[in-house]
Amino acid sequence: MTGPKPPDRHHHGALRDAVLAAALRAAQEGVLDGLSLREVARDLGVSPAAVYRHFPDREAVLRAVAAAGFQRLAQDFEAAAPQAEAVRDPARAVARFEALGLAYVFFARDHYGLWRLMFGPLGQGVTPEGGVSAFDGLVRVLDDLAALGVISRSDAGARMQAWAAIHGLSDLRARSGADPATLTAEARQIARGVLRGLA
Amino acid sequence: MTGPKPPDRHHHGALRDAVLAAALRAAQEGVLDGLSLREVARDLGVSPAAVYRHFPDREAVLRAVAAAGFQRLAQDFEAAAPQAEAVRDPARAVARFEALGLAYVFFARDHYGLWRLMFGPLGQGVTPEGGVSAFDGLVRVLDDLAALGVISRSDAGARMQAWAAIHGLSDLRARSGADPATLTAEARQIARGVLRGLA
DNA sequence: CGGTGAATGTAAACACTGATTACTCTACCG
DNA sequence: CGGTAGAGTAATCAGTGTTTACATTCACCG
Repeated sequence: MTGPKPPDRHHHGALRDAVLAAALRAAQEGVLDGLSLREVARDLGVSPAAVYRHFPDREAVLRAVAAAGFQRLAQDFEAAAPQAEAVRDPARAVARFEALGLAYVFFARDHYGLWRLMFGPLGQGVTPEGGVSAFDGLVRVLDDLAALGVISRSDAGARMQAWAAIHGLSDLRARSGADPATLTAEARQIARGVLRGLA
Repeated sequence: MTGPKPPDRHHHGALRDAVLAAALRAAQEGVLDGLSLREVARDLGVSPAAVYRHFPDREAVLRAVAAAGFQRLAQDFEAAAPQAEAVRDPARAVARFEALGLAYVFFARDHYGLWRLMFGPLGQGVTPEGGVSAFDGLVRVLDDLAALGVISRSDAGARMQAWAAIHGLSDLRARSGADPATLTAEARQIARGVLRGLA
């Protein structure tokens, strides 16, 4: 019912979302925080100042992009290890843990700029608005592993141990051009090492 | 023999080092890559273009700063676990490993911007010009641990496992304001977990 | 000494950027 | 209808990286 939209309307109508989408697109590549609001505005066919109707400043845009990134990561996690799935045997639980690790590493690889933004200073205090967070996925899998006796505990320390290991691998190895096969092998090895350390 | 230097000489004399020092000082705080060459030039009482006599562009300055950062990290490593020291008993070897981890985490905490620069896109391919690198320190300690039977192997995979874990902790927790006590405890726990995983 | 060339600095400009201000247009509600 | 609030614009400011043409100083050699 919106009818045909002439492309030269004064009101863009959904500038906020459009800016976010464009910034996200830019952040996926190596643009990192070199993002230019003016360039975004140009791409959207809008004046530079228009952006400031929807965001107080550049940092706010980046924070919103980081938040969107966390939502995407949570989606990837859910796809890799659906939380609704019932886990019966230890082998399956281990496989889910590895799947989470792989999802994490490849998220970093495939959206390097975005990922770096998320865990940079601007990503601090940014939580995905609603819905399940990626961290919950990790907690769930570790709880399963503990319940099945694969690891001995599933407390904050255990989570940190698992998270730090795979996060470190991501930061060290998962820059944009990384070879997928090598990355997969290394991530699997790290995941197994973590579980052994927590046994 | 240099005699008194009038402060208004045309030639600064050591601009390259001065720029590097100023940029390093800036990077130690949260300035990160928000570093402004013009501001550095202003602080040094020199024209903006003068910097370009010594560096082709801003990125080159940042790369040089990152390289200096790696040298500092190597120094911290050497201080934490001198490579010349003979290691006899396993407990001492483990302590050295933990000391390395703590040095790493606190380097990240105390020079957050610099550390982030070092492991960002610009730090790629940057190696400390001469002398021992920080990575060598890790290799040495892991070799000792393997020789003493504390861990089962000291290959590339083992190094990655150790490095990734402590690096991940640093990136996740070691931002500027982090509480030293908590950080110490977490780093120790991570280090122990890694050794258990490599046993 | 004196001069010459290379190294090192300066001033001025260009093309950008983030951000603010005053203005205009448009949609919509009573 | 009319007016008001939201959403866009044009113009502008301050600051940035970088380049160009020019000036100064240093080191060295006859």
